[in-house]
Amino acid sequence: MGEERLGTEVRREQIAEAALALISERGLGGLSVAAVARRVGLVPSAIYRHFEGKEGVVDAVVGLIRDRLLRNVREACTEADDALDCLRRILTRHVQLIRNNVGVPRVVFSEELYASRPGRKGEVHAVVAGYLASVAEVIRRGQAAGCIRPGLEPGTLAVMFLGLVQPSAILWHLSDGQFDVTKHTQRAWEVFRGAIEAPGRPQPSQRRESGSEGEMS
Amino acid sequence: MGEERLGTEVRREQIAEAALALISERGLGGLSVAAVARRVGLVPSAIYRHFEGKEGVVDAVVGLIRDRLLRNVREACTEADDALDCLRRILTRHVQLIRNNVGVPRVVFSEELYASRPGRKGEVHAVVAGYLASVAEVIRRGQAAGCIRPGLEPGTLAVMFLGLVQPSAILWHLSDGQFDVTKHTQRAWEVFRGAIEAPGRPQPSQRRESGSEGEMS
DNA sequence: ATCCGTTGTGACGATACATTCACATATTGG
DNA sequence: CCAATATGTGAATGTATCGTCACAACGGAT
Repeated sequence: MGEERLGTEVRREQIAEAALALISERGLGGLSVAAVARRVGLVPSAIYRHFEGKEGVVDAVVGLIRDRLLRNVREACTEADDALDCLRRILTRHVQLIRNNVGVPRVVFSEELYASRPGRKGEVHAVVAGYLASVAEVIRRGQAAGCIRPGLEPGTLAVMFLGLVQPSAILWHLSDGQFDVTKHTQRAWEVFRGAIEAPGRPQPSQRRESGSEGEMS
Repeated sequence: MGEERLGTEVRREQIAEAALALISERGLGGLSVAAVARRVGLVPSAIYRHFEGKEGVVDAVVGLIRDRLLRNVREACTEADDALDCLRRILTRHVQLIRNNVGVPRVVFSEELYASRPGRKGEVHAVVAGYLASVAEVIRRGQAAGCIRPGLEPGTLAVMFLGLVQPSAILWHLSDGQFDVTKHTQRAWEVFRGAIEAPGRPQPSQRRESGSEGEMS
């Protein structure tokens, strides 16, 4: 059809992204080499020029997810010095990521992807653990700087932080976009911040550009 | 094989439970009528004596999930008067439910189940919304009783409450049971409680049997 | 210009699965 | 006891999908 010849590196990226998009739109069951091929404008057998097979494609999807998750944290951290500000930015990005790719939680929760290739579960676990470790590191930094209450396990807070996004994602997905993720995230963040912010000490750094600063009813 | 003749009501229950268990163990892709049949000790075609087809089985699974979720809230609420105590109990039960049935979040997040039968998404949404409404009602009750801070949207808190469980479930699942869900839930609950508990007023009801009461490092 | 590796195509086989049907056997009511 | 119904079985059909293979066309290196 298109028969537009491209390098295998480009194709591999296209294929991985197409696969993640398909998982997001139709679920894991909608991920077939045929569907992936159609989405990239190829014929099914052409996929095997760039990947060993379906498993290889899935591996690439996992890699894609890892890259995007970690990029979020990295970029958010370079944008802000204050730990709380940094967390806030990670949160926003994370919500955006999940909104655009419901496939991410689906891959993480999946078992069929793990059953077909042992070891993959460990890889995904490492991805999530790495993400949590980064968040925990930000929190630790905040505690050292005095803007986050000490005496709270950074690991626990990191997991809770993750929990700020997940249910929103579910509701947004189930309600076909009706649920206002942005508004909920703002409110939930305020509550969470209230729980972890160091008391008394209105943190030394400037609070610019934060948006909703007041209480919300 | 077994050829043990049973009433269709019993079979329907057995089949629904087998299906949910299969989803929990092998993912949605592992849900085939053949697998379900094998697990109940039947031959594939026998399933059609009790259900219209695979879709019917999935419907029964959704019903099963709804029943179990709502039963949790109902039972927890009859066990405690204090709203916070009640929430605590719902949390514990919910964690237990997810631990025993990873299939629950998987069904909720799935899209393939929704694509195959339009309307199912709405049903699942209603289930989750109903669950959240129940939790929000408990929170509202707590606010009226003065043990939960007013000025916090009950709906927001209910969604956050759901977020206390979800990431734990993921980690527990990914780590093959290494992650200590119970411990994390306790700690997360303490943080959450600190965020929503009415200040100053050490709530009127007695705080018996609560476990870790003090700070945690 | 030509040769060879790379990328893409179409046909094909193998496997798994959902569903149907004809048949067998247990249970129950008359 | 007998018929009717409910439940279970095994074979068979149709479809979707993964993967392979032989062949074609494009592109760069010699």
